[in-house]
Amino acid sequence: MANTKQKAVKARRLFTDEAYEILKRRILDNEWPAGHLALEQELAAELGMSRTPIREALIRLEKEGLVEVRPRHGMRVLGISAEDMEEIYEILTCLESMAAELVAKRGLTDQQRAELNAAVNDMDTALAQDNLETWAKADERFHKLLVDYCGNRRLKSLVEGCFDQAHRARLLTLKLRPKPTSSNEDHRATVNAIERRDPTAAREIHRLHRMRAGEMLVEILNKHGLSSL
Amino acid sequence: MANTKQKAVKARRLFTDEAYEILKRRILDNEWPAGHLALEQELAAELGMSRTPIREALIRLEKEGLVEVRPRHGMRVLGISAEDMEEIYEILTCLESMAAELVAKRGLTDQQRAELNAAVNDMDTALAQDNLETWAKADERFHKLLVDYCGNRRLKSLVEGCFDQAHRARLLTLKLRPKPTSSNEDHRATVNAIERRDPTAAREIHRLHRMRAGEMLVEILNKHGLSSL
DNA sequence: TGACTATTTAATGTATACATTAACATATTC
DNA sequence: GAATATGTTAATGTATACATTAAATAGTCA
Repeated sequence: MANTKQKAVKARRLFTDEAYEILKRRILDNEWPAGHLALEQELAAELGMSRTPIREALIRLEKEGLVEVRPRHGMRVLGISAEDMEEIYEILTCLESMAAELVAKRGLTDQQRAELNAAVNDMDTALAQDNLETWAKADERFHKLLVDYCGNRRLKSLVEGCFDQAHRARLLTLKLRPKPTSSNEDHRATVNAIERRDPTAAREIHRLHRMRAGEMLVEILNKHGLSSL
Repeated sequence: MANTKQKAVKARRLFTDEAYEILKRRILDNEWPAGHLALEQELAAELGMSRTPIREALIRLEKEGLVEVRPRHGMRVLGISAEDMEEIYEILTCLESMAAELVAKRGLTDQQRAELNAAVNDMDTALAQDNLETWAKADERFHKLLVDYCGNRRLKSLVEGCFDQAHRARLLTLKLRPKPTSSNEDHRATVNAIERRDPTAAREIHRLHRMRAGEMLVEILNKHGLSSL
């Protein structure tokens, strides 16, 4: 049997990676809400693998701040308190405004400019149609593009980590917040500053944008007593 | 091996944590330079434990960007290129200047002000005595205090992660860089801005300080062709 | 010789075994 | 009945076993 030709097996940490992806997905999609508990053995049985890859996946998720591994009670999905949100937005504020500055410094390719503008336009049309879900997706796309184009891979990865942590809280506050009209204007202004190669303006505009967004979200969380979601 | 009547054990991830600490120490202290290779089995034998805790420690170190786990060649200590240093300093620039802003906003306790000033004073005396080692330690202490006092634990942890990654490169460039006179002045100015509760000034002063420091280090690395150390 | 294949080696990813011990339940004492 | 002591359970941390497969080596034929 000609099995020596090309087996096409290349993945190495197949199960560990799979467990990591599945668990992360469940957390981000809110399938497992904050506080959800799960035992290593349960997970292993459910995912059809042994405890070893589960443990390794949990270590990674713990490092990302998504779960907490408690000595005898298994893993617990971490919640986001108003204070957590404040911390996260302070970090996003400075990292993303640095990203905006860097993008303005290095300039955009035509392709990149098109994508950025497309994201802002999508935000506008979504807002005009009162479609908050779509708006949120376009907004997230904009922020991701920004850190993508800044050229600093570490920064990108840190920002994405923050995004993941704040993701569920953002989803939940989406309906509670006022119409994000000014967000769209802010983003246009940022793109504008980037296009005219003004790093300082890009940084400052985006910094103020993120600061306001963060303060608003924290206020909402506090007002609704969403201490840990 | 480990069943020979050990002391009353109470910690839970004793070996994993121990392996993590030991390996991290070796990397930070440059006992293992960039590029150093080690096999899981070797490490297990050397540290007197099985491969399991070693693996778990390596996963953590990999997430911190200190090592790379390569499919068949064991773990490899990651080096820092000039580009890496640039990325790290861009991140430090914005995170730390945010920290300075936050500290200025919330103000210092007497104790905190004393500690910050002590760090700057130590930097001055070390510089007067041409003791770069001591200067570097005081400088690091200053930066650590800043993120410590800002009240944002996530920010603190991210900054410390950057510090760890850049640590060896900083050690090496310490003798190659010009006398860090302006660093001390910058720090005094930052403390000053914090003491008079001027968040914007604190942020901007510290931002420029970090930016310059980063640019200088990158230049040194490039000039000396230290592509990966 | 040199490219190409078969064979061996060894490091890994995963599964499983096992001793430990925190958490819970039950029993005991006053 | 409350508090403490004792026993039981079960989840974990670690060790070990094992199958897989990338890399190294030897072997084969042009």
